[in-house]
Parts: sequence; structure tokens; C-alpha cells
Amino acid sequence: MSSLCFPVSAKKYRELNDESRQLVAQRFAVLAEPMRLRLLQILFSGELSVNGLVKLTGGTQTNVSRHLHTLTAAHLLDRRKQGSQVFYRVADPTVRKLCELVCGSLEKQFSEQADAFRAD
Amino acid sequence: MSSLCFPVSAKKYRELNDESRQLVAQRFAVLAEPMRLRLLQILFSGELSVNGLVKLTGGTQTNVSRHLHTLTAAHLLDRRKQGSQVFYRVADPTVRKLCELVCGSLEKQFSEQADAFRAD
DNA sequence: TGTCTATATGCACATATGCGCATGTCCAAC
DNA sequence: GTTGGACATGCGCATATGTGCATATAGACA
Repeated sequence: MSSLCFPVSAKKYRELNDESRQLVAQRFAVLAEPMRLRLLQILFSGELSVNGLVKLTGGTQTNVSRHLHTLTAAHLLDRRKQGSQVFYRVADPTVRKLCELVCGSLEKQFSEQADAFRAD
Repeated sequence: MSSLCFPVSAKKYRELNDESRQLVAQRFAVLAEPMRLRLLQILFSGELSVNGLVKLTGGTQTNVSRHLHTLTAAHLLDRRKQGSQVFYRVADPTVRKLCELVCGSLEKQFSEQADAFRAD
């Protein structure tokens, strides 16, 4: 399984071109929004309608809908219409891994800072 | 190894609070910038001075320096002064994993889209 | 057909952010 | 001490983006 930035050989990594780098940056940008992360977190437990997400998040219908659109356009969510309702669910399993990696990194970072204080 | 959003039990995930979510979003935001990704890519091969990075990227000294500051403030890079030069190196190994995950996801996404065209 | 609910979207506004120019700071070498 | 190189930063500007309000669209139900 190769990838745009996966190791090509043992130590050599293929470099992304400007266009690919732009796409990677856009993917990260989609995740760089607290409300979108909140929506993803909720949807990790299963699919839900827009109204359900509005109620759980406390956000406005406009805002929730727009963020869901952004996440769907990035292929991170799938859309399913049922009657007048629209159900969204996580389409890309890597999203959860990305969040876990960042959370783990932040936790480690803060732990080390706490240790540094104790060491003083 | 627990984490702010790691699985607490088999299927139950602990939810982040607003503050933690904000921090996760900020971490993603740091990565949501093509020039910063370019700098990280280069630094994956080893530490380098600001001037070295300016020459390799073709960016202005101002811009490179500012992005390096952003990455360092986020604890993704480490700074080492040697004389009048400053050398930067990757401090957080998860950054590489994050980029690889996104690249893999994008590659899969485009492959599936290509297949969909062929299927037609 | 008319009304109510669910969802999406055009518009305007406030804020955030990347960028270049000019300048400041720090260090080395003469 | 002075000069020059390496790096950082204040300022202003252009652009991008998140948000709410009002409205449009679409489907359910009487």
C-alpha cells in the first residue's frame, strides 16, 4: 500500500508536490474546527439526523447544516436522505485515528510539562 | 496508554470537553498550511537552519521564520541555536503519522473515484 | 392544495490568518 | 567598536472563514 507520502524505501520518503500538499492542508483544515470535531465525535457513535445533531450540540440549525456540508464535501461524512430528514454518518475511518493521534500527542505534551514543573 | 479521546472500554469513547476540542482543532490548524507542511516534510529528513529552509523552499525569510515559530509554539518542532544560526528539527513523531494517514486517505479516495469512472 | 417540519443557502459582518516590507535583535569576524 | 549576516517581529493589507438572520427548497400530512 503506497501513498503520496509513505516511505518509498527504508528511509526515503516521496515528497508531495504543491498540489498534493494543498489537498493535505485542506483535509487538516476541515478538522481544524471545534464544532466540526464535536459533530464527528457524536457521529463516531453512529449516524444521526441534522436535527439530532442540532439538539445534541446546542448549535444553530444553520451552522450545523453548513458544517455537515463541509465534512461531506471532504468525503469524511456520508449523507442519507430518509423522508424529509437527512442522516449523516462517518465515511472515513481514518478521521478517528487522526483525532486519537492528536489527543495522544497533546496528552503526552501536557504530561511532560507537568513533570517538568514537578522536577523543579 | 489512555488519552482524551481513546477508547475507555470496548465501544465507549470518552468525549472531549470544549476546551480540549479547541486544542485539538488548533493542532489541526497548525497542519492546515501548505508551507508548514513543506517545512515539516523537509525536516523529516533531519534538522536544518532557517536559511537552509529558505533556500530549499524558495519562500521569503520572513515567512519561513514565522511558520517555524508557529510550528515550534505548537511543540511540533524543536529549536537549537548555534552561533548566529538557528536549527529546527521535528519534535513530535506523531506529525509524520498524521500526514501519512491523510495521504493514505486521500489516495484511497481518489482511487475509488477513478474506479467509479471506470465502472461507468 | 395548504400547512408544517426538516434541511439548505444567499447575504452581510466580524474575526482570523498568511504575506511582504521594513526594521529590530543577536552574534561573529575583522 | 564597526560591519555584515542570520533570524525575529511590528505593521498594514488582502483574503478566508465561521456565524446569524432571513429565506428558499423539499417532503410529510391533513
